[in-house]
Amino acid sequence: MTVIFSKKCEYGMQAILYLAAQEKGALVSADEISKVLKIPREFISKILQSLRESGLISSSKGKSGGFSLAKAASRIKLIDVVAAIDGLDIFDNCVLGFPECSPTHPCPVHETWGTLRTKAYNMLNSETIDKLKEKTLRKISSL
Amino acid sequence: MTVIFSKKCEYGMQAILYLAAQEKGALVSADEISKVLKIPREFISKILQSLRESGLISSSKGKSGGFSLAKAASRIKLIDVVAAIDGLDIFDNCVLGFPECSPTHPCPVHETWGTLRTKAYNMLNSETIDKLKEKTLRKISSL
DNA sequence: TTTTAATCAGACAAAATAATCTGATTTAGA
DNA sequence: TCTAAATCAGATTATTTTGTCTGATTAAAA
Repeated sequence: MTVIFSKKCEYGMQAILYLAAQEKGALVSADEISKVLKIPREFISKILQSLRESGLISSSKGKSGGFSLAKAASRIKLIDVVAAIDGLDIFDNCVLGFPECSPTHPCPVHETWGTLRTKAYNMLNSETIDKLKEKTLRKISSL
Repeated sequence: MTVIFSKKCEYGMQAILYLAAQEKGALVSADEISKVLKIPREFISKILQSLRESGLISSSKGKSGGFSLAKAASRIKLIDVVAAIDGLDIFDNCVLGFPECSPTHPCPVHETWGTLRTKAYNMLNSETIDKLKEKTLRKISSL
């Protein structure tokens, strides 16, 4: 089981961090990403295509083609990837699965979870991916 | 998509909170739980069986049979249900899905997520379900 | 101009999760 | 004793998620 995001989303975040860690404007192939991040080739390929449709990355076809960020790394956050792939529902839904969990009809852990959820959101929304470049490079080099 | 736990686990937590909200020792049928909590009957039935195997609840067969907590509500926590159904892996695994995410090989959000994860664990581990009885009753009455 | 290496599109397959079905067993009460 | 209402066990089905395959298209470089 994944922690909170789908595999697609996890891999999407890894891939966009990888792109952000490259020389600016460099084209990276799905094959390279697959090998470095150890993600099934055809699977990451699909994910990259969907991130392109979402406008977060762009691609160029043909030999020596590949993917790169569609805008400056200083303008992309991890939450953008989550929004594009899994959507933001998990930041609304009840952690115990109760329907219509809200301030007026709270579940038994509503407040506690609410603050945690906000912090999780902030974690993904506060920093842009350029800020994570050094940490990303360090992590990648250990894979 | 579920927030962090599987449907089984969500339903299991709801059901055990429901049992804890009953008169002490009362027997509740799977059918009643299914109706009140709006969970498919055969599905919650299976989940209750697995919670019994885990020793959290006990059952009695035959007419007017049903389920009840296997021990005092003051000795059961939500984390027990998570451990029994989903397991505790999510409190170890990397939120970005990187392999071997650890203090020596941290992912770009390792520290931030680490503290959040601990708080999430505490949320489920700190209070016993008897403490949540009033809140549970209030929530149930709104379903 | 041909080959090669890449994205792209859509169908397909496999695995995991969620939910249902069938029928046996148990037990209280009419 | 019989019936009704419950758990129990195991198989089956459905849905979602994850992953693969096939072949078309594109464009750089030989």
